[in-house]
Amino acid sequence: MLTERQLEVVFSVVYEYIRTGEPAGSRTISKKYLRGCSPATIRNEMADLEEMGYFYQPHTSAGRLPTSKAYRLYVDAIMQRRRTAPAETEEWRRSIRESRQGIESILAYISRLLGQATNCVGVAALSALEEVQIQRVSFLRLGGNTVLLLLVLDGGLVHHSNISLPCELSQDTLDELGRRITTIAEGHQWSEVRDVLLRYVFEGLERMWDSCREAIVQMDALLNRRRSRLFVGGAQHILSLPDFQDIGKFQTVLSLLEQEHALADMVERYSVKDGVSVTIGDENAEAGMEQLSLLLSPSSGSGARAILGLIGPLRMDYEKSISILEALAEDLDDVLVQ
Amino acid sequence: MLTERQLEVVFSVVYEYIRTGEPAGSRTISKKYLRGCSPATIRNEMADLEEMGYFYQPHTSAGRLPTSKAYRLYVDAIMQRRRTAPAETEEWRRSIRESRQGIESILAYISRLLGQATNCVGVAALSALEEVQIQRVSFLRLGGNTVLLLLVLDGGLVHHSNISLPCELSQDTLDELGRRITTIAEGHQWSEVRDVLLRYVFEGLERMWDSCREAIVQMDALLNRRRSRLFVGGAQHILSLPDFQDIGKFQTVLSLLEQEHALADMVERYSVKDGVSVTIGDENAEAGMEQLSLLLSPSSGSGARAILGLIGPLRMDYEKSISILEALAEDLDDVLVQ
DNA sequence: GTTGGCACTCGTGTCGATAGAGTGCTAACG
DNA sequence: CGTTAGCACTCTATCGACACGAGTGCCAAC
Repeated sequence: MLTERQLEVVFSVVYEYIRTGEPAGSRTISKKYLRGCSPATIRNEMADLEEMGYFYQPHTSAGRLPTSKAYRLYVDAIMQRRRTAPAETEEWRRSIRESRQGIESILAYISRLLGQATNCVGVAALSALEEVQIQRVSFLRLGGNTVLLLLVLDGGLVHHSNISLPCELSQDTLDELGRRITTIAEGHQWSEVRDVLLRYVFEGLERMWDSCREAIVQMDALLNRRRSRLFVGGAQHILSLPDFQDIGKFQTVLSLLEQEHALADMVERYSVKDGVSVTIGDENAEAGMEQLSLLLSPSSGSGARAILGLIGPLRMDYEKSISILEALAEDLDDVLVQ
Repeated sequence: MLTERQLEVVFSVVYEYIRTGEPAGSRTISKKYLRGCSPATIRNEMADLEEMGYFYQPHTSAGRLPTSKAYRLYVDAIMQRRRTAPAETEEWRRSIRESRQGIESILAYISRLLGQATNCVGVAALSALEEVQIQRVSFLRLGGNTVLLLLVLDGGLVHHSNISLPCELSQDTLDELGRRITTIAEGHQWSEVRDVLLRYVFEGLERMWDSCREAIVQMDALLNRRRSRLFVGGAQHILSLPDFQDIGKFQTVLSLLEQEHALADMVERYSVKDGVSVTIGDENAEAGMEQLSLLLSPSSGSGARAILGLIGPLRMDYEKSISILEALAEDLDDVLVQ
């Protein structure tokens, strides 16, 4: 267990490093944060804390840098405290409401806002579509066996996908199929009606059983897939951070962001039911995330489930980032509830 | 007018610089490209050509670098020649066909392919929607005056947008409105039927005249807007080029790519009716493009009009880039025609 | 337990010398 | 008159030497 003063030293080093980006030396800490102690005292504490795994030195004659263990301590302390909402909250809320063009463009917009406000990469994931109420289902013949499946979900969320059916159906048949599915599914979640649909929809359409079944299966695939729809925004802002002046580090981030599927999986995996979750550096098992932190906050609004997140350097301003993320998640809740 | 030898010198310098990224000196040119002439002769030619604006020197004791004027000469010569299609063409065509999930995801995919194959930034724009045949129009009540406008165009292209109508309409009325518009517009281009719609659709719906009119106006806005839908892909690849090792240069490119609207406008503005257009450095009036080249190729397939493009450094491998762009534009044609 | 002093380490920035690449100019050559 | 060889000149990049400063670890004194 750490003493009170040791805690203060850890917090000071983390805070100082986050502020300046430079390794923190004993002199600085003594002068700025712990006036009661001389640099020598701090040096002793630092040596102990380094042994305990809270700090490391890039080279012998440099100050100390925090390890993930130190960041963890720091972040946990922040999470205890009450945070003040950022001043721009109202402005954001207004601009989100104004830009309301369906949830997808809202999420794209919020991911950009997140990136811009924090100088991190903003992400927004939309998932658990099978829990969203269905409003309408249509099929449109595109030619041959190819059919456009058009799904309108609660809140104006539109999904569409080209599907192939085992045999060619006329547009009239497809309309009939769409009407029947809509009648049954309207106002319900997909998970509630999937099995019903598979059993009852097709009275009078027995000849097309195979095709109808295939259509339902494809809908299921569309709605039920693990993959969330992912929006990434504001990647350019992290270039202004000194941490990414090195082109190699930035490239790591970029190639991470390119792998949309892996990223979406990670977002799903590391988010918690409610409240902000912070995953620091090597706490994250994902390759490439060793030097990055991941902040996630689910949006608990009705309708679609969304997760907002931030990806940034270990030494991001956690306090600011967390409160911005919280504020925007709340804004999103409001918009989703309508 | 340039002599035969002067042309050769210009081509050699451009080619050598594209190959190595280093300023080309008289010795190198004499030894590699113009064995018949001594370095001294080349020096004389180079001095003349510099005066004519084809070269410049970063400093007195360095070799020559090509100006846009020299690149232009080089590219024009390439465009004359017959180009061989890249070996991967068949593979690309297959993977595009396999990934067919509507034109938008195809374009996103192609933009990534472009970036990957050329180490430039790939772009793909979708425009001139008003020339695409309409397949179906639906309206869905989302609550209050807000209505989801759903437009299915030829080729499975889906567009949707939340619109606000002056007064609240029932879903039945909206269905009726959608049906009428679909009947008239189906199989026609929007530009052909817009005026007809504004005049005739509303018999029997006179009470809702204002709302119907507004709906049409909003459709018009959606289809007729100048803005193309733009896909940018593979931006991370240019980081592997020596030209963008400098973080500042890369940031220029990134901030350019962020301005989607300006970029879309530029793509529209600089593309030509058919064939590849090459805009080199300061030939492009757009701010930030001084050190970049823009290659564009329209896709002439029926249905939606698409433009594929590449943004890369001045010293990109024009020959390879042009043939890759041509090949992928052709692949896209095939897919669009179906 | 805390502190001041001191020797030691290591990275950074500066200076000067050097090597190398490339030019421009001039004079000679065919 | 065009071409070429030779030569002096310029500019950059690189390398080693060196001083400087920040920071540590350790020890002895308080």
